[in-house]
Amino acid sequence: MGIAERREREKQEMQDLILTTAAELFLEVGMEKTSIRTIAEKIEYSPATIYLYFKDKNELLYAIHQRAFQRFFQYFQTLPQLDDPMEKLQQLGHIYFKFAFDNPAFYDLMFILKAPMDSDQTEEHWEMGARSHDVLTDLVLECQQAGHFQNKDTQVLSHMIWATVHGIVSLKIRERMKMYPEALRDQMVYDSLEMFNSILESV
Amino acid sequence: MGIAERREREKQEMQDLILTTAAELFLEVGMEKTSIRTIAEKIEYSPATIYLYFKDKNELLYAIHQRAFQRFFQYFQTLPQLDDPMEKLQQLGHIYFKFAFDNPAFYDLMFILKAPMDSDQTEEHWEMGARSHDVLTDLVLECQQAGHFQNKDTQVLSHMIWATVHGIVSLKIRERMKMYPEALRDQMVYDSLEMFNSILESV
Amino acid sequence: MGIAERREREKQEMQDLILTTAAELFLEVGMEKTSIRTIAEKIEYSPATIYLYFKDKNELLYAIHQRAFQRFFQYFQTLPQLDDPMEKLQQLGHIYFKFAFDNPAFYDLMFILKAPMDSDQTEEHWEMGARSHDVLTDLVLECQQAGHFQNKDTQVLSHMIWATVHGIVSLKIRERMKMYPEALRDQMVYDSLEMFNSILESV
Amino acid sequence: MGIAERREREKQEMQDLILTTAAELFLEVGMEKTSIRTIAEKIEYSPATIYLYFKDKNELLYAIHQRAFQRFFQYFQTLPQLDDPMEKLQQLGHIYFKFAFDNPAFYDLMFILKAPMDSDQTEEHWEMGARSHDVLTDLVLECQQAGHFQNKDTQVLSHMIWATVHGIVSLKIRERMKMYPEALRDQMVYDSLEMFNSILESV
DNA sequence: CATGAATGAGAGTTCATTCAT
DNA sequence: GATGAATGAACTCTCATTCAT
Repeated sequence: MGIAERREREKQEMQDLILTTAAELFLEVGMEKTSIRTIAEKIEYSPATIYLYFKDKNELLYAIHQRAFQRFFQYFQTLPQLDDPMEKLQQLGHIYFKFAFDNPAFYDLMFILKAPMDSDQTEEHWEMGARSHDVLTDLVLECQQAGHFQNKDTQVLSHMIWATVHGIVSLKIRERMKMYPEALRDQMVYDSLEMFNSILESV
Repeated sequence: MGIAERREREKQEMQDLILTTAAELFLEVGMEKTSIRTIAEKIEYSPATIYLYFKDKNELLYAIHQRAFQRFFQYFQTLPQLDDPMEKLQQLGHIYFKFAFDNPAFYDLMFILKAPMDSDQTEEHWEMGARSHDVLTDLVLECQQAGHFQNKDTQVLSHMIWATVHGIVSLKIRERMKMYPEALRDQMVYDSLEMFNSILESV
Repeated sequence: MGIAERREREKQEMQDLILTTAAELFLEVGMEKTSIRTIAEKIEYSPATIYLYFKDKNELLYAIHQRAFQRFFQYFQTLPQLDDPMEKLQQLGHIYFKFAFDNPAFYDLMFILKAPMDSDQTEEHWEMGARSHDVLTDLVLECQQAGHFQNKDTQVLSHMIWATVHGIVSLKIRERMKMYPEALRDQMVYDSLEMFNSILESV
Repeated sequence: MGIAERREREKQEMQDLILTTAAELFLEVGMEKTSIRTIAEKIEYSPATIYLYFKDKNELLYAIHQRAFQRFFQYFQTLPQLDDPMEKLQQLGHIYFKFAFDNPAFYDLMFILKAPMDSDQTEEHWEMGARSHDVLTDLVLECQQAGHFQNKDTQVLSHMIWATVHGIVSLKIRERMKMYPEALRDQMVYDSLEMFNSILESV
């Protein structure tokens, strides 16, 4: 043992490198302009090399997807066990933010990009999307059971909360905040989230 | 009025036709798959003809952009003069929605797409973005002067409001609502907006 | 008129040029090594140009096929109306030879090459193959009715005759006559046919 | 006998395995689609391994060639010693057939394929071709000395005989018998040979 | 002995763009 | 004003081949 394991690890590292680079390019220049060639160039390998690690472009796309959701769930698991569901909800928002801004390329791919993928993969994609959405819905329900958000439809409220956080994130990621001075944008994003949280608190 | 004017008018009409067709195609098959060729085919002219009216693809994109913002402002102008600024704010939200779902291809281009354009054009783009954002900020300020949203930063609040509405719209447009039954999605979008409005009301 | 017609003619000529060149390359270097690129190079155009005249490689292949059979039938139509069916049979052999050696690339494609084509096209191909084979069978039958080839199955005999002529042609075209001095090969091919004819005569 | 010999034997066995596998693939999927990779996969070795036993694809092809001719001669050696040269000639035809249909991939490579090989190898190829052709010529000469085929050029006649048998075989192998019902084709091939034999008999 | 990793060259194909007519 | 013809550059993907290990 040793050799086989090292090889396996190296292979994983290379796949990782390709995946990450691809995701970065998606974010930088957009998905359409990200080609196998440009990925290869950026990692300074030949295009053919990529095919040693991924069968075709579709499989690469799929792997990025999986990887992205995987990491997304890892972030979610850091949600602390708190007694107050409202506090938990706000923590969830912060975790969501953290994931998004730590991994903007992944976020983009998961929640913004029009994914050109095979149906099988899209389906799995949506299962994961639904699963993460359930976490939110469950939490909102908890809040309601604790007396908050009375007389509000759980689904609609959950969706609205998600939409708000997603809206803040995606305006930032897709660079629609140029009407604010650059120095202020980051802070603004967090302030927006805080303000939304404080509003929710008061409902 | 003579020949020159007629020519000018005809030229405008042709540009119009191209622009509209391009926008339709963006919506139908997506931006990446809309090529000069496909536009040309749809209007039953040769690809070369398009170059008589637009210098290159970039300029065409830019023109669509302008057109999109132009229409956006037209929608805004339908905002009725109401005494209650809060009611006006909510109306603004509905108008925003109406524009977005009447013209999803335009909305996508304006607020979601990673703009594949030259810097000059992007600047003008942002001037228009800022201008429309000002409408919102002014309105929020009015609300505050009328006693609402006390102790809240106008900029941050405006941004948060925009983000929420944009979030709802873009989750729909970019098809991230598959966790809800298709039949419910449209309604959900409007319910979300309503819920957000009612929450704002109570702040 | 005039312009449109000239254009049409020019288009036909270009298609012709591509077709002929492709067929030549098939013969020279084999079908597998004939690429759109090599064809383009030989006619000194860019590869993209070929796609102006043929949708894809398959369509090009198909067109060559059609063209080849078309010409094949043209040769057949030069078969003179003779009273003696045996003489006609021998003439047919000569015409077949003439076609093959006038158009070796076409012959190769039609009767030797393993055609990598869509099924629709292959079917049509075989209909034409069958049609030309019928000409032979009919003629053999005539001969039999005139008293020749008694007690022989028409089908089998026809097939055998075809096989012989095809064998002579294909050994030549596929260069399997290197055991004979080059200077003699051409003559040998014709002598073989003559000898076969004379043998048939005596049956 | 020691280590060196065992190594040599093992090397031969491996070469054998590669050769046989390649030939199988030629037959199964055709020559163009048989790549070093597909061969490697089938024998469950890496592509690089093949290069330990053959310098390059060309050399591998050459080896298959040699092997094919070798086997061809083995078939020829089963030709029984008969007194009647005419009977021997007919037996030769049957042996040729047997070889062809037992080993269609080999036959194809030897007598149909446009050989993608270096000149040195092609030369040797033709020496073997000539050698086998001599067997036929000698036999035809014997027949003539026994009173058959009077007043016929030995070379031409031999060539014509070969061409006929080759024609029958290659129409079958290259699938140009689709005008006959599939069930009949095999029989037809043999009937054709028989008819040719019987005609020769009567000359 | 065997191979995993890597690649240059080349396959078919599409697209934005130009230009002579 | 309109376009047919042409192309360079880019795309995804495969293959024979090399080389360090």
